[in-house]
Amino acid sequence: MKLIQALDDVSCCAPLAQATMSQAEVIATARLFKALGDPNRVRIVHTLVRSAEPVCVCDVNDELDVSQPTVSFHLKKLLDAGLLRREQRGVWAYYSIDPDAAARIRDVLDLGMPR
Amino acid sequence: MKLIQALDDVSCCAPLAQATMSQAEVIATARLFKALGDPNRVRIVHTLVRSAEPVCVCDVNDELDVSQPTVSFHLKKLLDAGLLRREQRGVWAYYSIDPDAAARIRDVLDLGMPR
DNA sequence: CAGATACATCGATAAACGTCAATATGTGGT
DNA sequence: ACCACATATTGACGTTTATCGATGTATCTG
Repeated sequence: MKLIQALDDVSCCAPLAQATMSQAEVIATARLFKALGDPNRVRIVHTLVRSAEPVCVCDVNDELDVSQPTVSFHLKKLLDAGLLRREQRGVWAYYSIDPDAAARIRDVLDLGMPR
Repeated sequence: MKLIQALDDVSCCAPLAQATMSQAEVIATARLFKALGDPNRVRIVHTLVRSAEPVCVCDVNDELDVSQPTVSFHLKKLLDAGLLRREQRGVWAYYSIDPDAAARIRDVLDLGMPR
């Protein structure tokens, strides 16, 4: 016991508590954050959150100062991350925030930063 | 008036409400999320959050299954993003969550996803 | 069916990223 | 002053990312 104590004294610190997040959770969390880690995508999400109705791509296009293919690229990223829903109406595609997205992000945060 | 109405009818949707986030806010938000958009960095933040005391690099090193320079690289990223604090104690460097970081992330989320 | 329009996909390109081995820097002990 | 050790920085590398122009796909209209 004393010996162990002595070892602790010369080491930098006590051993850490075991992690409470599985590696799968860690990876999923990082994927979520990564999807939001681009200014254009933050703008898209912010726009969609503030709209009661689904928003058509042409409007997102107007707001983003990048080419139409690039907008498509970002929408797909967010869609793949499970943050958006897509809905076709005639020629137009409408995107909206996935109803659970806000809750999922909050859960992730609560996991990472309790209280 | 009627003419404008007619134009609206053939277009895909009504014009969007104006954005409430400045471009600077959007960029800052994206930088925050980007800093968290990597599994190793999620693990680091999670570890630090769960520790009452600052954690020394050697312990982070043990937890991450990547080389020591890579750990240093990730710590620097988080530090630059303003999420971590660094403290030197003799030979060892101790990292901890920046006290405001959790609040900053929450603010960002509330901006993006009210309620 | 032909043309116009909205959106997605592809191919290319330049920049950023994550990683490691090697090296540098800084600190404490002898 | 020297050595051992903890951490940071550098240089090189393959991979991923954001972007665009060109092209493809699907839908409505005439």
